[in-house]
Amino acid sequence: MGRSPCCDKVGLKKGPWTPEEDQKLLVYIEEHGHGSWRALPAKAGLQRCGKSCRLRWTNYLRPDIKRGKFSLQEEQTIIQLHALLGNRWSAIATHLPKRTDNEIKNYWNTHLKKRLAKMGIDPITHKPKSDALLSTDGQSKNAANLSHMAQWESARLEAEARLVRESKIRSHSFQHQLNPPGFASSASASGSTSASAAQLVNKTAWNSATGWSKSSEGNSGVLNTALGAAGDLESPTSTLTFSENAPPRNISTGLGVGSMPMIQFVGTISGSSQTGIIKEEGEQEWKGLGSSTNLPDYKEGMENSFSFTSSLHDMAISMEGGWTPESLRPSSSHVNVGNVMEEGFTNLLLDDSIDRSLSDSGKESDENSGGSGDGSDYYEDNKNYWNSILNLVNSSPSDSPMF
DNA sequence: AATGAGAGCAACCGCACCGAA
DNA sequence: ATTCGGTGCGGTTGCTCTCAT
Repeated sequence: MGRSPCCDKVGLKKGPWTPEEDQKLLVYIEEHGHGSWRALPAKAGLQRCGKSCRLRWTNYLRPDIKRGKFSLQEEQTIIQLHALLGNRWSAIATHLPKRTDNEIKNYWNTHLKKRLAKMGIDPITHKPKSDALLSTDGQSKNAANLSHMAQWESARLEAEARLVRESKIRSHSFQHQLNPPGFASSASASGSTSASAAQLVNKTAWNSATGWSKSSEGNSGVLNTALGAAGDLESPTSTLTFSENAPPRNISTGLGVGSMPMIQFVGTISGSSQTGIIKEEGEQEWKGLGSSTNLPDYKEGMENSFSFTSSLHDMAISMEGGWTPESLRPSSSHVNVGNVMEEGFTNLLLDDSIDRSLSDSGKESDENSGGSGDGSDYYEDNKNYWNSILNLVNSSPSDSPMF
């Protein structure tokens, strides 16, 4: 009954990997590829379980992973995606290039989760703990809507996540074609909905880029928004349909059938090495365009540049298309989400700098803090930081076209 | 200076699940 | 329908670091 163990545990080594083992694994995979993980240890001369080899490779040895301190943007992304997806680390990792799901999970458990808890925010629901006691009709409805839509997006992202990696190669070449310097937005879909969506995305991305440029003076993020006709980036999840009680949602509404908006942030990580693991020292810096249009191939692109598709921002567009029933969409939703997205993101970044500089207890001079942490309003600033996140998430279902 | 407790962190393990054969 | 290889995730372990005593 059940599966046979992945390998014979007897005589196999456990525990930390030695440099020699790492070297063996690296050399073997570089020469032969991993092939069957089960058969790999014997072929590579390792006294390890195949799974252990796989984990070691995927979480540590793989050349296209980055280690070290998480950036502001990465923290934001983790928090926001966690609010939507929960502990779906692989899906979250899809949006954090070069970070492994395991690393994100660890970072969440050791840092972000505790910070949320400290602020009296439930790290699971991302709501203030006191809110759990509130259950007015409206709030229940919102909660239900959020849950429902989060589930939908979760499913969508899960499916999308699988394709992102595969499409990265294509997206790099696609981006090469679409990517003139500076902001470029090409919305193939017609209609005001799409237009406003594109504007929203641009605004959102602008604030994100602003956040980055804040942490790397003189550097600018580059946004490429590709809507509609991005055939290669087409997400098959566009064709998902609701089941059970889920309200019918035509994801193609206003977006063009079978198309998903994709946003790509492109930059480079200063100090990144050509090969091997990128170990950051202190805060990473996001540089501008640089190599964004100069990606000879996938491998080099992964090593030298930063590029990802943001489904969180996807949501900003796709959700606008037609979440029904109409009662979920106040008329002022566009304005609201704009404010939330713009002010929210900006404030998050600002407040996070304060948060960081103080949470680090001055142990290191975080250039991002800009000496802003006078400490007098630390608690309130900190609270604003998380409240902004909560607003962003909690206001989404009924107050914004994000959902 | 020595030491012990607690926190932080990296990595592994077990289990469940999925898709392909 | 079953088996197998691979993946994702929660939980756990053990080492290192920090800080108070």
